[in-house]
Amino acid sequence: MGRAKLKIKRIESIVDRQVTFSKRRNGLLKKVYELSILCDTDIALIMFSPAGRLTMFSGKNSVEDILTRFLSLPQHQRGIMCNQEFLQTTLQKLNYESSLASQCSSSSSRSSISKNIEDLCNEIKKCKIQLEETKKRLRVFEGDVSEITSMNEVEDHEVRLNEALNQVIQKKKTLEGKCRISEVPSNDQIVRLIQQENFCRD
Amino acid sequence: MGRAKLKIKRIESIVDRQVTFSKRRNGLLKKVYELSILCDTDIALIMFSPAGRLTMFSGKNSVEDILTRFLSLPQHQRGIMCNQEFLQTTLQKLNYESSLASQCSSSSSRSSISKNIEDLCNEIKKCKIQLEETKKRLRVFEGDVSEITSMNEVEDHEVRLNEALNQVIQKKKTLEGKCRISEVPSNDQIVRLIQQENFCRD
DNA sequence: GATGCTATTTATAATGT
DNA sequence: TACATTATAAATAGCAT
Repeated sequence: MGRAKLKIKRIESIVDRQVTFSKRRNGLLKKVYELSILCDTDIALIMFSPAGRLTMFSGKNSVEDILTRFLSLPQHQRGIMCNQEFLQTTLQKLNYESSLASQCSSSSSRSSISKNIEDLCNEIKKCKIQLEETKKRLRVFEGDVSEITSMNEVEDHEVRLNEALNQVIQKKKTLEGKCRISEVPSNDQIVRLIQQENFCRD
Repeated sequence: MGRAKLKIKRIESIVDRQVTFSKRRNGLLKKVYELSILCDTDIALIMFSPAGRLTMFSGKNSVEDILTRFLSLPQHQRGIMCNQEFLQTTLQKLNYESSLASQCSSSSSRSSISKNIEDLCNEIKKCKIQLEETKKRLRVFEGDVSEITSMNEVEDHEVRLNEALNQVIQKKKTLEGKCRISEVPSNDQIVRLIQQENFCRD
């Protein structure tokens, strides 16, 4: 892409590297965003610029939420994590700190306390709205039909339920047949596939 | 990109969604890989497919190293750097205009403030736990079957989905009666019935 | 360093097999 | 059903500000 084809190897010039990083980072963020919306998927992206600056992205769920989901997977699905316990502890601590500890002990001025409280209240509000939306969506799947009023809605729900049911039936068949565990492709595999320009398929 | 311009919104068809996910995931992995080489940077990407399958990628350092680096940053840095300029949703706006905020700024003594903060934090924690549980239940209904591991669970979900589907179909009939539209069984329904019959014969 | 501008390369939506 | 092809949209390398 661009005036000339670029070899994929470390860019030696610091300036060029920084420029390329800045441009490609934006492109990458856009693509991650698009994928998360198009496919309604949990994606988390964490990157450090050559200068060590952090950029992170996640879709509708927070990076912490996705990391939590990631870390709570059975180990064989996630691959080998050497310092899993450290991460899990840290993440728990983080979730706790982000709400309780740091807020309570480090504030020194009235305004920063107010600001903290405001942040917390916003977080609660956000959480509750999210919870209510999630519950509402769940209700339909659990047979509560009272909030449906139009033909479009019923049909939409019918389609979704059928899709979900098909998935579950597929899963049942899988479980009944051989109990094969889906392998998670490793980094090395991914890199190899990318270099071969023959990528893995889902 | 492609024959036609695509609107960035959730793809409703489960098949199309899966296909798009698969293609775009490969594109994304390639771009992440290239950026990590070109700019010699730490990048971690974690994503869950619509079916709940995990894909993760990182450059020269492992995902857990990058997560460790990420989690060991001071919280304010993580917060400030958060790059979600693509996600200016109405929900976030709602949160900002939240009326709760005003309720939060009236305490006067230090200890009562601390108490309030603690309460708020506990509420957030409770909310988040509840939210995570609800999301988990919802995931199954939305076709992510990855967290089901036992036969009992699949069968339980199958029963629940069938019940919900019957409710929805009943509701549809009611609405159809009101609208005087004659009923035609959907393709999905027919497919499902066939699959169930085949299934029962075993 | 960031931004804007093309000429090109690259990614991919729709289609074909 | 899944994989290959193609026409088109999108990203971006090299330059110029």
